[in-house]
Amino acid sequence: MAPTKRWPERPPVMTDVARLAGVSHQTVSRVLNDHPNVRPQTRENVLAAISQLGYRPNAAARTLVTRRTHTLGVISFDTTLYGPASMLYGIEAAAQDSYFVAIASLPALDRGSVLEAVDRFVGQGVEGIIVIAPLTSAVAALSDCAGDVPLVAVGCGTHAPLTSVAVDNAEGAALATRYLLELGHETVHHIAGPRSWLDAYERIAGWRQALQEEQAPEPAILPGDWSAASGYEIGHQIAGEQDVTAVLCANDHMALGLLRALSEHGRRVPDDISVVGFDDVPESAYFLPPLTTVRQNFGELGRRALGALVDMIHGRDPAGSLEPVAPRLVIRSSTGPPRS
Amino acid sequence: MAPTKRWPERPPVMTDVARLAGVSHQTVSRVLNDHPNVRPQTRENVLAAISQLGYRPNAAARTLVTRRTHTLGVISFDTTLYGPASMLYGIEAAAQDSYFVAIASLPALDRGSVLEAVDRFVGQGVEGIIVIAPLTSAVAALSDCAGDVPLVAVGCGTHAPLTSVAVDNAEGAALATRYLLELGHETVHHIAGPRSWLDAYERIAGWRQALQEEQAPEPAILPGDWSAASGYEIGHQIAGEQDVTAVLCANDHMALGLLRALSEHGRRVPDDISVVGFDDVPESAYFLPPLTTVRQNFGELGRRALGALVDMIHGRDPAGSLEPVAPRLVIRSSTGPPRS
DNA sequence: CGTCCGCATGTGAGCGGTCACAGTTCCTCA
DNA sequence: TGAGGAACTGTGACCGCTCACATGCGGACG
Repeated sequence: MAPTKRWPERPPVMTDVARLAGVSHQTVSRVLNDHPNVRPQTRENVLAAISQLGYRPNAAARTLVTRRTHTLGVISFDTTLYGPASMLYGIEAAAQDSYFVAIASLPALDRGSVLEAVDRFVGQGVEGIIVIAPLTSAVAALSDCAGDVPLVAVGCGTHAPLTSVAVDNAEGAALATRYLLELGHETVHHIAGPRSWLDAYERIAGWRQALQEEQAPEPAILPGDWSAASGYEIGHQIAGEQDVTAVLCANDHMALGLLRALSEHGRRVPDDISVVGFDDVPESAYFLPPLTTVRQNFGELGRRALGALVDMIHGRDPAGSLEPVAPRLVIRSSTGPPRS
Repeated sequence: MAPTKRWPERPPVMTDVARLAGVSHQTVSRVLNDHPNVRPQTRENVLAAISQLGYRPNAAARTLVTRRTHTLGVISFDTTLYGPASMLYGIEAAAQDSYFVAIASLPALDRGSVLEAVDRFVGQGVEGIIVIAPLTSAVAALSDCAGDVPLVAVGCGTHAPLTSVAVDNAEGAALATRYLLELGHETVHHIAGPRSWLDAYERIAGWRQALQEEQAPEPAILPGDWSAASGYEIGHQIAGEQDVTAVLCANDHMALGLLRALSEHGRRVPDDISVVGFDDVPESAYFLPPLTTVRQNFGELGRRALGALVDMIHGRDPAGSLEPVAPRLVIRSSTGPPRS
């Protein structure tokens, strides 16, 4: 009786199952991995032993030899925001039955934090990483460690030298701008997001291009910071300017703030001013008035990011999943022709 | 020249480092784990060898022998919603430097899905699980597998036989109800969430109790489903009823829908009707009018859940982290005394 | 009737770390 | 000067699994 066995309750291992089923550990392994060439009767015996013992294979041991962790890492900025949260959801939903998804939400997207997060994940042995990194600073940092591990950036435009999927922001902004111009507005003002965000940058570009194509004058950009508060403040500034008849906001929250400011100044939407948002958060249909906005399919974006990553993990070319997701203009009651 | 070595590029292992540093693998291990009794010079040699080789310890191998994965699982319903997303964020932020956080978002919280998710995580070897499970159905399922692995439920009230942390929903609802009553309203109507959600249930209870304490009549509950759409529909129904002067909504989104419906019917807020929300989503300060609401500190909730879980993992009594998080009434402009 | 092949199963060697224990070396102090 | 101990380092077993290979068995075939 060597006192080899530790107590209490060492969980059963493969050998225990093998002993109970009267076979070798290897046969148990074969059953577990659905190998052919196991007699049905044997398989059943093994299965019975497994459930009798409540045996669960040890993931670490398996990983050690197969070198597969079945784990993906998702690095994100603020997962509280609607966009990142939706992408995360899409990714997780799509990954569910082939991978575990580990997350890291960073308080800031500076070079150091991003690299540290990547490093942490690599150390843990993730098979791939998805970075929800809308900031230009992050893109730069990422380019360095690419190659170290399969990595896909999402919502980063296509500027980067790294694999990335994105919504076609420029097209979305252009869509909205053209729509307003076609309604008869002289021009369209733009409350933009911070320039350090690629999305903000691209939306500006799309807006500007649409303006140029229609030969409309290009007013100065109104710089917001994504928050409703910034939209509200800018709203106060422009409420008095009679030549502002149409505003494209770079996201729905700023539009909400704008709506409130305009209402406080007695300027009616859409009679006096038309307002368009971006994102189509679920609540925007219930703003006052319901918001015309550019819908982004975040879930689809997440799904494509995962698809591309899985391609890379298996050494395939992810090109197929990479084309930008098309945005769609959702017309509600916050837009209309200018009064004039 | 035995062709033992596989190519391409087998990553360096501890023995490689040991060889380069001229020590044994055990000494390398000691350096890695900050053991005392390693000569400074030796330590430096090892460290140099590590960085020269770009060596990273293999997590699976370590896990295999230490039986620690440093991984936590978070199971959640819809991580797109503000509440769950915030909790997740709080949990992750607090866990960051001691654990990896894996997530599983379920499309439904039925018994089967929950148990399956738990099982998946246990199979992967997580050291503990946090379930963001606001539905009563989930609580029941969870009670079964408790004991199998350290598990904390969050946002489940305290009804369950399992360890859980929660916001004091009843107190929040009572707070809002009493406030409206004190303003002079005869009674307070309540747009509730689905009864299957514990939060909805508890908010109803708090509202009802406050009503009883002040001996106010108790109107029929208006059944919503958390969505702005449901608030909007109910708004249409009650807009015509002159005796409705104050409404407590079980969340901010339904309040938003209600606000829009009332506005469409020409009923002014707060002059004709006072409206209170629940949650204090970031946008609620920019609703029209800005919404009086009950703030929940989701981040704190997540942090406490993690604290309790870590206590359990280490065999400590988590009692300390368990007391409900106090909600706070945030008064804005959607409430006022009745016109009478 | 012996050979060969395919199925079913067993054997032993790792995977890359940590742990327990067994040496070393070197310094202290009688 | 030598015993004793602390500081430092090395050795081998083992964690629980999969892989490559060896083996036993039965039937098809010439």
